[in-house]
This record gives sequence, structure tokens and C-alpha cells, in this order.
Amino acid sequence: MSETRRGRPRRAEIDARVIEVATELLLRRGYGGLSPDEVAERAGIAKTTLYRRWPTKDHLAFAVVARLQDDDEITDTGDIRRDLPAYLEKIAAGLERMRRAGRDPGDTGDTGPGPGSVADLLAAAARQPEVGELVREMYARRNTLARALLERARDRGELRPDLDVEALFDQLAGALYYRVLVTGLPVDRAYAERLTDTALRGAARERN
Amino acid sequence: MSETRRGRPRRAEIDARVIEVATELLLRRGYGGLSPDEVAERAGIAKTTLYRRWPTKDHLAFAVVARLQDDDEITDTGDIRRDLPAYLEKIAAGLERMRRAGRDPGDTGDTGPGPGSVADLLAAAARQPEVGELVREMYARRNTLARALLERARDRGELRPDLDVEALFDQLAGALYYRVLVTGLPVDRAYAERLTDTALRGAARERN
Amino acid sequence: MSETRRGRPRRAEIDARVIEVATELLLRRGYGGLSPDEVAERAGIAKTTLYRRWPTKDHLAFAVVARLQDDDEITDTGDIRRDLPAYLEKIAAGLERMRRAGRDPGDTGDTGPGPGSVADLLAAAARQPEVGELVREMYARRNTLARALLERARDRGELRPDLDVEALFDQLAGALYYRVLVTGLPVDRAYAERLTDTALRGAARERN
Amino acid sequence: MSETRRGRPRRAEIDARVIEVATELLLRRGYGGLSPDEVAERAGIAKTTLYRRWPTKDHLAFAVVARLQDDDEITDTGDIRRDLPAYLEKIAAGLERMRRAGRDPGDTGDTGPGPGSVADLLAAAARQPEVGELVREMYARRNTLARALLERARDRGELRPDLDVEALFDQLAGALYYRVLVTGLPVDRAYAERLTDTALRGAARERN
DNA sequence: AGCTAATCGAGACGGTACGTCTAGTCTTAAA
DNA sequence: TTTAAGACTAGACGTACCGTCTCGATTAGCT
Repeated sequence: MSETRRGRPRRAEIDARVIEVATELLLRRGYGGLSPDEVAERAGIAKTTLYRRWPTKDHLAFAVVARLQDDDEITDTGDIRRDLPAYLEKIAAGLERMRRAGRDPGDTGDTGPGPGSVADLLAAAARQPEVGELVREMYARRNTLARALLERARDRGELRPDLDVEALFDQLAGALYYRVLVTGLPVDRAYAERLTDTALRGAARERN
Repeated sequence: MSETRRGRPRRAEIDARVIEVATELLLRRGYGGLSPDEVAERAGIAKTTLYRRWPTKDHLAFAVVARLQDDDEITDTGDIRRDLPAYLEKIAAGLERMRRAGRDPGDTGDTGPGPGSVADLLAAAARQPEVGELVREMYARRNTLARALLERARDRGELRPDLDVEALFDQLAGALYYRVLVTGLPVDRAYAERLTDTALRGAARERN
Repeated sequence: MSETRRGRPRRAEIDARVIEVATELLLRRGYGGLSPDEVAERAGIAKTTLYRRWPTKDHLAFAVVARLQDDDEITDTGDIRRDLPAYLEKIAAGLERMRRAGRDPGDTGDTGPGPGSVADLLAAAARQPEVGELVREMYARRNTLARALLERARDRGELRPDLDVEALFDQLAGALYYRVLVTGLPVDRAYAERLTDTALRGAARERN
Repeated sequence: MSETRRGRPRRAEIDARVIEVATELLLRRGYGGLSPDEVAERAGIAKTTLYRRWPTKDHLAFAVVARLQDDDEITDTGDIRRDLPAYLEKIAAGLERMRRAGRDPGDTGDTGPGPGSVADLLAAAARQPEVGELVREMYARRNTLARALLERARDRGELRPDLDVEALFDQLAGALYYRVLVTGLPVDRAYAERLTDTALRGAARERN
């Protein structure tokens, strides 16, 4: 089945080295400071090699981010009021890391408002249809996890039976993105809990 | 009071002409297709003049978007279940317009998924601190309107008294951005109503 | 006869202040570092005022140089073998000063080879016909002096009667310019004497 | 011996095409009318390629002039009174060509006084130390030829044995430059002969 | 005292050259 | 076929510079 490869095989360690270098550059200097030329030079490879594996800078940047967020696991303790903020916080942490990318290194920790490189990466996905597809796949996996969590909670009776799960998750995740991208305010555990609470209780006055 | 003006005054019509030209380019070709050189040439002014008023391309792009969204008004009929989706739809329409910017004009209407130029503009705000500030101001104005709408509804008794207004609006607006930027799905009136409904009713199972 | 001036008279002290500032800039930074904008600002005047008096930067630069070389006097002791090198040395000193213009100030005195700003000033004269005319007038005055010196020496019997005075002076002055502009070698008293000696004695082998 | 070449080799024909285009522009429009952008476009290459080979406009301009004067050969018939004016005339022709560069083409032949682009090129050499070095090398080669001519004549007994060859050649070449650059008068065969005659005979009254 | 004419200060404006930067492709030779 | 090295394309972006223009405010002489 697997057709035999001809010619010189790719050196496997190059991928790792490139991603490592690119990750450092992206986090230290932001998207604008990530230059294929420099990545190639620092990784000790030729540009040809780089472009053979990641056909555009946008592909490379996505590869970096994908690896950074790979590890988002979800835990299900059976209590949605605990699990949901915990998961949101994980998402928030990933956003915060990208938001801080490219800010002054000698910082006091306060990086000021603003979306950092998050928007650049979304823009990259917009420019390259292929990257956009990959991004959506990545988010689809995440959504699947979150949706399953919510559906289990619904089935347990914690959430109402006719809940619009998609809309709910859009709201929760969306709020995080909105904060980071638009208002520039930080997202942290406390905020994740406010969101959860507001979403679960509902805004309407309780009927009695 | 009004301190005397010194020097040659700026020609006022230049602003209008430039924004007009830039708007057309941005909408037709997207952020990447907006070139200061071309704007200057089409507007019949020198590049220096352009850069004196908008010191970077990012400033110019923001100016375009700011004017496009200038007109978002809010109407308050006294029924939050009607006013809220109406306002969300206006925001959505603005996003959709920017999302479509730069896609092929001879299109069938279906522009495919993806954030279009929305992310580019947020990235611009991230690159230029000054633009970021302006963006946040613009959104702060919008938020103030929305917040007032929600607070009046709360005072009327439509919403619960201890509602976290900020979190609620983040969720609603955020969901729109999340859809456009991340999942690439369209945002329309129907979606605005799903959001409103989900947010108002709350996700939790009604007690008793 | 002199028709009465109408309107506000020019402020006389401005000329002096501008030339002073321009001279310092030209000598410190060379022709390229002489900027009308900066001259105006440092002299505390408006650009309008500057350009009313010196219609181009080239005119201004020439004005600076003209004043620097104003004082070249000629002395006639009756001995051409002494007077000629003395005069050449004066010319050389002026050239050296301009040659050094724009070189590092913290220098050890050795400014390296190269023509410095001399060529820039000649280029200025080439660009502006009016300045060229002024330059040629300036040199014509100098030539007249030198020519008179040589003619008196000829009449005294120091030089041969059928001497081509113009060619001789071209050779002497030209050698100075050639050194400064082309070979980049320094011109000093010793060199002035070598020139004088070579020119007076002639290159041809003395006949029997 | 010859170490192996790495990377893509430079396309050799680019040099020729660029120089050709640049030469035409320089001669037709003078130094000020020589624009790297236009050269690149007309030569059909990218600006980066141009700047890789000639890092500034000044380098490019020098390359043009260097090639124009490449072919100055010297002939030695054994009669210094014939060879010297002939060689001077060649130098003069080169100067005249550059002097005329950029003057109106529809001219009557009379280009008026002034140094044309000669001064611009010397100024270029002054601005770019590297170009200055190249210029001095070029002139050093020329000087070597002339010096050899003079020395052979001296050895033959045409010139006096203790002649200061350097000073003599400075005088002759310098006079040409002085005329072109300063007095703006034309240099031609007749002038070359006046110079030679004056220099060889000497200015001093012949002793008897 | 008002009128006229020119200067002055401040800064916008035009026009354009110059060079830098970046992403990505192509062409060699060697492995 | 991959890899290294580096030339090449294409063009955007912003800066620098010179000189012009347009205001309002002055400052003189003339009427």
C-alpha cells in the first residue's frame, strides 16, 4: 500500500528544531517578529527546507500555536459549575500567553491591554484557506469536548433539557476572545466564574 | 478662549476624499489590498500629506472602520427581548461587512467561512498602541450604550436585579466575534435571537 | 533715484544669523548635513523667510562659502618665487577647510583622503545656473588678482615675455583642486612650493 | 584551489544590462536624473537585485563612469610633445562627455559653461568612502600610465632629469579639471597643447 | 488714522527619490 | 529527493528632503 519513497529521506529532527525556534521567536517578538529567514538561520537549515514543510509563514505560525495548545485536556467531575470554569480558564490561559507574545521582556508582568498576537494568528488563518481549515479543525475538536461535557451535564439534569448547547459555548468562549481581542481586559479564573454564573443562571428575572 | 491658529490650515476635504478612497479599497480588496501609496494617488494627494494625518497604514485602516460603524444607533422599545437581538444584529452586520471585505466580487454571495479582514483590523490595533487605544474607545462607547439598555431593562424588572451586566454583554457580543473570527460561521438575525434566548433564560435547569 | 521701498523692511540681522548657523552646519556635517529646515529652526526664523533670501539650498551653501573665502588677499613682495606659493597656500587652506567639512569632529586631525564637501559645492553650482554664475564671478576676481601678480612679474622680467598666463594659473590652481578632489592627497605649503618650482623651471631639458 | 561556489550564482548578464541602462540615463539626464528605481525597471530586474550589487546610487553611478573611461589607452611615439597633448585630450574628452551629461538634447551644441555631472560624481565619491576608494584606484591606474610616459621621456633626455613628475602631471590633469569644474570653459585639443607647451618650457625667463 | 505693500512665523502641502524590508521562488552543487 | 546556500522577484512601506503655498500677524511708508 504505502508506496516506496525515493530519494533522500527528510531529516526528522528538523521539524522539532524549527518549531522550537519559531515558538521562541513568536512568543518573544510576536507575529511580526517571526521571520522565516531568521527561523531558518537559527535552526541551521536552509529556507528551501523550511518552505518545503511549511509553505507559508502563516502555516508555520499556526504549527507553533497548534503545538502550544495541544495539551488542553478536559476533566469531568460531574459538577458543571466546577468543570466549566476550569475549562474556560485553560482556554483563557492559552489566549493570555499569545496575548503577551511580543511584549517587552523586561516587564513587570503588566503587559497593558491589547490582543497581542492573537489577532495576527486569526488573520493568518483568514489569509490562507488551508490554515483556516486547520484552525477550524482544531477548534472543532475543542468544541466537541466542551459540547460533550455540557451534554453530559444536561443528561444528568444539571442543565435544562432544551438547552442550545452551541449558543451557550459560543457565548462562553466568545466572551474570552472578546475580552482579549477587543476590550483588552485580562481573562482569569475569577472572570471565568462570572461568566459561568451569568450563563447558567440566566439574565431574565426569575419567574415565581 | 480659542487659541489662534498658526500656520497653513489643513485642507478639510482631504480627509473625506482619503477615507472614501480607502474605504472602497478596503472593502473591495481587504486589508492586504489597502495600500497607502495607492490611496494617496487616487485621492490626488501626496504621500506625505497622507502620512501626516494617518501615521501608519494601520491608523488609516482604523479610520475607515471607525467611520463605517459610526452610525450604530440603539433603539429602546421597552422590550429587551426585542431590542437586544436588534442591536446584536447591527453589530453582526458590521462584522459581516468586514468579513466579506476582499472576497471575490463576482461571487454568488456565499463567501465561505473565515474572518476576512476583521482579524487584520484587530491585529492593526495590536501593532499600534495608539490605534488600540482608539479601538477600545470606540468599543467603550458601544458598550456604554448596550449597558444602558440592559440597565434600564433591569430597572424595569425585565432582568434580574443582581445581573452582571458586563459579563452578559461580553457573552453576547463575544459570541458574534467568536463565530466570525473562529468558527467562521455566519451571524444573522436568527442567531442573534438564539443568543438572546439562551442568555436570558439561563442554562441551568429551572429549580422546583 | 533709488525708488522708495514699500512695505515692511527686511530684518537685517537675519542674514547674519542664518549664515552663521549655516556655516556651522556645513562645516560640521558637510553639504548633505546642511538642511534648510534645520537652519531656519536654529536661526529662529520661518522657512518662508529663508527662501525669500536664498531661493535654494544651493544658493545658501554658496553664500556660506563665499563669505568663508572672502578674505583671500594677495601680497606682492616683488619676488614671484615667494609670492606665488604664498597665494597658492591660501587657496589650498580654503580647500582644506571645505574638504574637512563633515568629517568626524572628535578627530585626530587626520581626516583621510577624499574631497569632502568641495565637490558638493561645485555640483551645486552646476545645478543652479545662477549659483554657477556667482561662483565663476568669485573665481574671476581671484583670477584677476593672480593674473595681475603674474603679469607684474613678467613685466619685471621674472617671467618670460610670451608666457601664457591663463594656462599657467590654470595649472597651478588646477593642481590644488585635482589633489583635493581626485587623488585625495593633502595640499600644503610644501606642495605649493613644488608646484611653483616645477611650473617656473619647466619640464623640458634645458637646452645646452 | 578555486573554492566551490555555494548557492545560486549571480546572473552575469544583469550587470551588463544595468550598466547599459544606467549609462544611458546618466548621459541623457545627468546624475540627478539617474534613479535606481527606473534603472531597475528598465533593466527588468527587481530593486533588491540592483541594490545587492550596487549598494547605493553612488556606487552605480561610479560603475557607469568607470566603464566609460575604461578604454583610455596611451600611445608612446617617442615624442613627448606629441604624446602628452594626445593623452590630455583623451582625458578632456571624457570630462567633456560627463560635463555635457544631462544638458538639453535638442541643443545647438553649445552647452554653456559649468561642470555638468562631473562634480556630482566626485561628490558621490566623497559621500561613499568605498566609492572614493574605487575612484582613487581608477585614477591611480591612469596616473601610473602617465607617469611611465613621462619617465620614459625623461630617460630619453626629453625632460630634465630631476623633474617632479607627480607635480607635473597634477598640473596638467588638474588644469583640465579646473577648467571644467570651476571656470566652466571648454577643454579641447588646442588647450591641451597650450598646457603642454607652458609646462614644458617653464614660466621663468630663460637664463642665457 | 487708514491704506497699501511687503515681511515674518507657522506649518500644511506636493512631489519624488531612496532605500529597507519581507515573503516566497528559483538555481546551483552536494549528499 | 532532500539539503544548503544564496540570488532573485515583487512590491509595500515609510522616511527624507526640498521647495511652495496659505494662513494670520506685523511693520513700515504713503495718503
